[in-house]
Amino acid sequence: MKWTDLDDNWCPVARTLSLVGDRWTLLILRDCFLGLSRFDQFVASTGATRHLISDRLKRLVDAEILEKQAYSDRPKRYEYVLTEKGQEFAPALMTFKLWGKKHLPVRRTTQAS
Amino acid sequence: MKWTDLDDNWCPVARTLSLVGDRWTLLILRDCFLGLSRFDQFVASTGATRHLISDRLKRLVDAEILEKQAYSDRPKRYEYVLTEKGQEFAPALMTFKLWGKKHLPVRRTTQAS
DNA sequence: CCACTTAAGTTCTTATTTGGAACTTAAGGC
DNA sequence: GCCTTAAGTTCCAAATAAGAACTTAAGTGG
Repeated sequence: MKWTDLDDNWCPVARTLSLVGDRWTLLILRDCFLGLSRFDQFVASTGATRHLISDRLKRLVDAEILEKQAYSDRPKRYEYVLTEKGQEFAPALMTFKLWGKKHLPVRRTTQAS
Repeated sequence: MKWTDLDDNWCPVARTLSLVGDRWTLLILRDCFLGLSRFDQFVASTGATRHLISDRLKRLVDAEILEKQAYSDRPKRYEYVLTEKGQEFAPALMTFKLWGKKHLPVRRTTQAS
């Protein structure tokens, strides 16, 4: 099944997943909420390949969740910022954060026991 | 990057994504909240391949988000039910549902205009 | 008794996606 | 000139997923 096959699914959860149901897409959005906006920042922060970041940013811009804005003209440089539609995705990431904090505590090897 | 590479990430969102950051996993969870519990129901409802469903169910059981329960002894048949930990994922799907209903309305070709 | 059906997977081969590193373009700085 | 930064793109190998058939263990009907 392809990315877009859930586009017109009857279920709003499925339709949402057709856009953001992917670990990298969601990590990029997390980064946006943390204030990151540039290509290389997303690469560094997520650990995904440049190829993946490029692809996911395109999808997010197509979906009008992010907007590509020039922050320099010469050379042309762009950054990615959340649209209103993107901003409204915040509650979803908040639920992920709360669930993760509660159910997936980090186990550090250097942790004091 | 592999599925588990986000396991011990500092960010609780990333750790959560290491378990459920996948369109099929989230669709299976949606189905669980809708009351489905059997292998073939997940296959039919999500449209994913049997292979994928098999794999994702294993991960969800490993993560103790779902529990495998026998509902028939001869032949041995199992169903998958949400654990408490899984139940607590409900708010996340609710935010997806609300966001999808608001921002991704279905465009039916047979829609009256 | 034998073939058909159901449920839950597994296996196989092919196609698609991803990973990783190098390359490109367009400056600016030393 | 040469090095650096930023934002991508390109290439090939490796990992994942798709799709269909097969398996196991009954139960059902003729």
